This record gives sequence, structure tokens and C-alpha cells, in this order.
Amino acid sequence: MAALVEGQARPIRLADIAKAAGVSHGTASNVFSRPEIVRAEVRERVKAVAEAMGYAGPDPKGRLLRAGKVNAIGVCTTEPLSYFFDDPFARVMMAGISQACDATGAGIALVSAQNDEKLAWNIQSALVDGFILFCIEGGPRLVELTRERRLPFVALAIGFDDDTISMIGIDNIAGARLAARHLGELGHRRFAVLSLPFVDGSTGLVMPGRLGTALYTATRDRLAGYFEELARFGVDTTRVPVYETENEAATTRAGLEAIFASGEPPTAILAMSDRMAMVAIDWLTERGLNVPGDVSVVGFDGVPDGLLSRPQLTTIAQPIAEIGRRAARMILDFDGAVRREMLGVELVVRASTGPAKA
Amino acid sequence: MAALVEGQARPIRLADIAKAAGVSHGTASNVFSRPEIVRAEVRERVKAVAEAMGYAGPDPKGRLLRAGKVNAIGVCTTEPLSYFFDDPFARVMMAGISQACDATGAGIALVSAQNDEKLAWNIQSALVDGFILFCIEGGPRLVELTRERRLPFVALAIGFDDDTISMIGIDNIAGARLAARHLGELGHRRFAVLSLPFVDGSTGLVMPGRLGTALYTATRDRLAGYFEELARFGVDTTRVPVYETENEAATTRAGLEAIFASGEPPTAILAMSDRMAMVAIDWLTERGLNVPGDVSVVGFDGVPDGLLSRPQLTTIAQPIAEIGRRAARMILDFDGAVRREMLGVELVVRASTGPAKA
DNA sequence: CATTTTTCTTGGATCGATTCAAATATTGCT
DNA sequence: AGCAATATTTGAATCGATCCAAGAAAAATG
Repeated sequence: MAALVEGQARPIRLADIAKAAGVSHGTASNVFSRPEIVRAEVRERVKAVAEAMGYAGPDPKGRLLRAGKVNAIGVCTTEPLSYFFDDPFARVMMAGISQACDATGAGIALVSAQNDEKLAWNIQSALVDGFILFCIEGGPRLVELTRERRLPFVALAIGFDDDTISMIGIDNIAGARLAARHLGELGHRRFAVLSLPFVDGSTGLVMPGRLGTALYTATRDRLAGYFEELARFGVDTTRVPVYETENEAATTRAGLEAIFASGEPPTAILAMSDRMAMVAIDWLTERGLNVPGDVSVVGFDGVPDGLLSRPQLTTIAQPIAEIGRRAARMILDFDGAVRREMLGVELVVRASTGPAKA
Repeated sequence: MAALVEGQARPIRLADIAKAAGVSHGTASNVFSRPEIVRAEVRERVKAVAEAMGYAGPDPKGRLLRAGKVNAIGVCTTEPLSYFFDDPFARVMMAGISQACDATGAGIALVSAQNDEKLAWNIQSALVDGFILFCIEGGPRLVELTRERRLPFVALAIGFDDDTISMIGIDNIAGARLAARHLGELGHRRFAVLSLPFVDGSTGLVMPGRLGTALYTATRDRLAGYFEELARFGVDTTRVPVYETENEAATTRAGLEAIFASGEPPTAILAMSDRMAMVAIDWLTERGLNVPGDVSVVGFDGVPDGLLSRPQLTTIAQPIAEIGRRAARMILDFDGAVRREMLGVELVVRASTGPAKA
């Protein structure tokens, strides 16, 4: 008893079992990984020895090196890890990724880090077969670091142009047009836009000269889509205020203050995210303005939370879970090709939009 | 050019770089892992060669075997993977786990599987230093499988007694008493209990004889707590209907039907989870009953969704995120001891409870 | 220049398994 | 029993790195 128990300092290896059972390590390995090719008598003996010695089974660390494949995909972002569980958009996306992984038995490893150095290290050392990148912020850096790993990866919600990487995106221009057309058809003619950032860290009312300069394509395309469509309704888009926020409450509220400070307040707000749209609804309601009676609001994304806002949010819904599923499959079935998929979006009319006041 | 590029079929190894640069593999390794001990000139040469050959950096698979530590913890459940992103309780818990992991730079691997065989395999081969077990359902099996890995693990939300495993739990009895006392003090004397399962798969009104027989300790303790406290208010607990649900909408609704079918409907409902409590609120509202005017409802868990129900839910709040943080730390700082931590709960009075009708 | 220190580099051992061609045992059949 | 066919077992090679004792080179010292 003593010898074995004391040996617990050093975990038992397959080789120990083999020696104790008097078989080669090849056979011992077979007992665990291909039991059917081992003679029953030998198999039972080896298993008994393993049991008696407290062997934990073949260590995946060893197997991994030999096998090459990890059978897991890494999901990576520059946000803290809890982002995956807090953010509604991320959650639906992760649910989609989960489904694809569940279907093939692949695992999911969450990768993130506060600072650049740690992030680099975590990407370097993630035990995965490929990455899905959430390019919410710091996208280019994330891509750069991941590229060094030379593993397959897909970029999601990618804000910038780069034809050399696989990505799954949506047709932002079409989505934005859908939103604008909906409001135009309801008779609205005075608009304001709550915009996603043009570049990291800037915020405030966007001067007309900067309108085409957004670094992020999502921002640029959505703005372009809004304006193209508004122009068709005869709106003078140069007079539509565009406020750049950081896609969270504080800057969005600041934007609303700025927008409604002017003499001619809008009757409809085009928000580039559901998050901003819901902040807008709250803000308007607090101000005693009725949504949609006084002001209509359209969001963008189609997160499930939109159903919980009062009134329920009219929005441009992305197929978020489907994007996640496809991304996961793209990694799981990787074939060396760079793929760029563009999914359609959909106008979901709920209760936050209505006819313009006469 | 040709030779190297054609070699891409086989990924470049550190040894290849070493040979090409004319140094030993030991030195090549140092260039990447401890660059400061390599002479600058050599270091730059090796790096240049690595760059030229398209070396992706030391493969973590190799490093892992040598290092022994994975620096990641596995979170495991028998639910599908998407459970981690869908379920409100799980999400808050994961956020807590994430925080602890973020703080130490550890990664998170999600482990789950549809069937027992796959689950066993996934647990066997998870590349982690320890496990956190979500013992929602099939807890004993999960523990059994994990134990075979002989890695540290902590059980959460564990429903059964087993002193040999580490766990973090809450004082279910105290929590239940808090809920019952709150209602008793509001003057309620006619109660009904929406119960978590006694054993997997059973559901329906619980016959008095079975009341002490719940396999799951959470169920048993909460029930005991409710009854102890109700008895103090002079309630005849043998006449309090207890309906066993599967903690989801369908069986909870069936329970409510059964409970309100009797001649003497309760004025207060003790629900063993927020989920059931919120279903109850919806059901009662649909029936034209006012909450809390006609019927008060208390939940259990304290998930953030409770704030979104109308009226907002009165509940017994567990320190969910804290449980997650502690669990993660227990694995990260594992010292070989079996630890059992019991955290306190708190009555959070919101709007779903009020005085009993006169 | 010889000697001592200090700094780098080397190459074998190791982490824990799987694989596969070759060697050995069994079994079947005449 | 003899021999081919089939079933098992063996053990070296491999996966891709890190570690470390020992040797070599460079720098410092007298």
C-alpha cells in the first residue's frame, strides 16, 4: 500500500500501468483507446492494475500532442470575459456558436485579456484549432495577433475592410435603408442619427465634412444607407444631426441632449444599435415624450432585449445566432479558403415606431 | 523559396528554425521563452529565420505537455452548451467565474454534451486544471465522471449530500425561512409551494407522506425551511399544497392549475426558483388576479430578470456571482483540501408581495 | 598573456501519450 | 503434426516543446 500511495506526489502514467501489468506501453495504450483489439484477459488485467493504482486514464495533454487536433474553437475578444455572458448580442451569438459546437462535439474556449500583452499571450497559448474573433473594438489588433498563430479564424462584427481574412457580416447598407424607408413611409421627415463610433474613442456631434470618414465600415455603411434612403424621401440629409456615441448609456444620453437642444427636434431617431435605441426610449420617456407618439425610434441588431423594452423596439434584425453557427462551422470545416459571407437582415416592426405627427 | 514554401504541408517546428539558424534547439527555445538570456546577435538571427520561414511561434501543445499546467478551468454541465448563455442564473454565475479567471489570466473551457457517452469523453479529454460542476440535473453522474479525472473540482448548486467533495452552497433552510417569514408577517395564512423536483423526472402534487423524501437537498431544505417558519405562524402545513415542477413553464403552469382548482386558493405562493415565480406572476395576471393584491409571490435565487417582471419580484437572493468567483478561486488556488463553503442569502423585497387581503 | 568570472550555448532527458511495422501467439485446417 | 491465416503484442519512433547540467566563448582581472 505504502509505495503506491506515497507515489501520489507524481501522477501515475500509462507507462507505470504497463510496467506493473507486465505489458508493453503500446498494449496498455490500446486497452484504453482501442480495447477491442486487446485480448480480453489482458485487457481486464491491465484495467484492474490501472484501477488499483488509481490511474486517471490517459492524460489528454499527452494525447493532444500526438493527435494534433484539439477539437475546440477559441472565441476571442478584447472585452473582459464576462462580456460573453453580459452582452445580449454576444449571448445570442455564443448560443449560435454553441449549437454548432454541440452538434460536432467540439469544445469552446473563451479567450480575452485586459491588456495587450496578456491578450497576445492568451492568443498565443490558446489550445484551439481555430478562432472566432469578436471585433467589437480593437479589431485590427485582434486580427494581427491571431494571424500570427497561423490557425484558421473568422472575424465577426468586423468594422474594417480587409479582404484577406474570412468574415461573416451583414449587409449594413441594406439594413440601414430598411430602417430609413420604414420611417419615411410613416411620414417622418425630421430625423436624427445615433451613430456607432467613427474611430475608437471619439464622440460628439459629427461635422458634415466627416460623414464619409468613418474608419469602421459598419458605421460608414449604415450611415450611407440611412442617407441614401432619406434622400429619396426628399430629406435634406446635410441637416440631419449625427451624434457619435460609444454605444453605451452615457454618451448616448449626451447625444440625445445635443440633438433635442436644437430648435427643431426630430420626430424619428435612427439608432445604429438596439442598445442605443433602448437608451433613447428611456430618455425620451423620462422627458415626458411619448414613443412612438412624439418620437419614433428604430434600432439595429435585433437583440432579444428589444422585446422587453416598453414600447417594444422596432429594429433591423441581424440573424445573430445564424452568424454564430456559420462562424463555428467555418472553423470546424476549415478548408484553407478565405470565405466572406454576407447575410441578410430584416425589418422587425414592433411598437417603437408610428406615424409622424401631423 | 520553393523548398520552404512547399514544406507548408507540415507546419514548421522550433527544431526546424534551430537547424536553419544554425543553433541548438535549446537556444531556439530560449529565443522565444527567455529572450533575455540569449545574446542579442543570435536572438535577432533566429527571429529573422523564424520570420522568414513563417514560424507561428512555439506550439502550445508542445509547451503544455512539458509545463503540466493548462491554466484554464473547465465549467461543466449536463445541459447543452447554450445553457451558459441563455439561463439567467448560469449567466450571473459565469460572470463571477469570469472575473476570477480574468484576474489571474486563466482561461475558461465550456464542457457539456448531449449524451452520457459524449459527456464522459468530453470530461476525460478536457484540457483544464480543474472543474466547476453545475449540478443542475444529473449531478451524481457528473460528479462520478469528474472524479475519475482526479483533478480538483467544485460542485455548485449541488442537490445531494456528499461530504467528500468540495462545494459551495447556500443556506437553503435559512433562505426559505426568510421567504416564509416575510409572507407570514404580511398576514398571509393560506399558502402554496411551487417546488423544485424531488427526484429527476417526477412532477405533480406531492402527497404528504413524500414531503421529507426529496432526494435533492436544496428541495428538501427549502421545503423544511418554509414549513418550519409557517408553523410558527400557526399554519397547518399538512394542508399546504406542494406541487413538484421541473422548474420550467409547462409544469409550473400545470401546478398553478392544480393549486387554484381547490376551493380555498392561497393568498401567497412560495416558489423555489425565480423562474417559477415569474411564470406564476404571468399566470396569475392572465387569470385576472392581481399580484400582489390578490396573491403574493416570493421567488428564490435573485436572478437579475426579477427586476424585469411586472411587478418586480420579491425573492431570496443568493450571492450568485460571488459563488462563481469563489468556485473559480477554489480551483485556481487548489491545495488538496476538500472545502465546503456556505454563503448567506438575503431577502430582497420588491413589488410582488404585499399584505394579505383582509 | 594567463587566469578567473561571467555569459551563452549545447544536446540529452523529459513531459505522456499514440502509431505502426515487425515479431510472436493462436487458431483453423488438412 | 505441419503450415497458413489470423489475432495479439512489442518497442522504437514521434508529436513539439522546455529544462538543466555541463561545456564553450567572451569578458574581466591581475
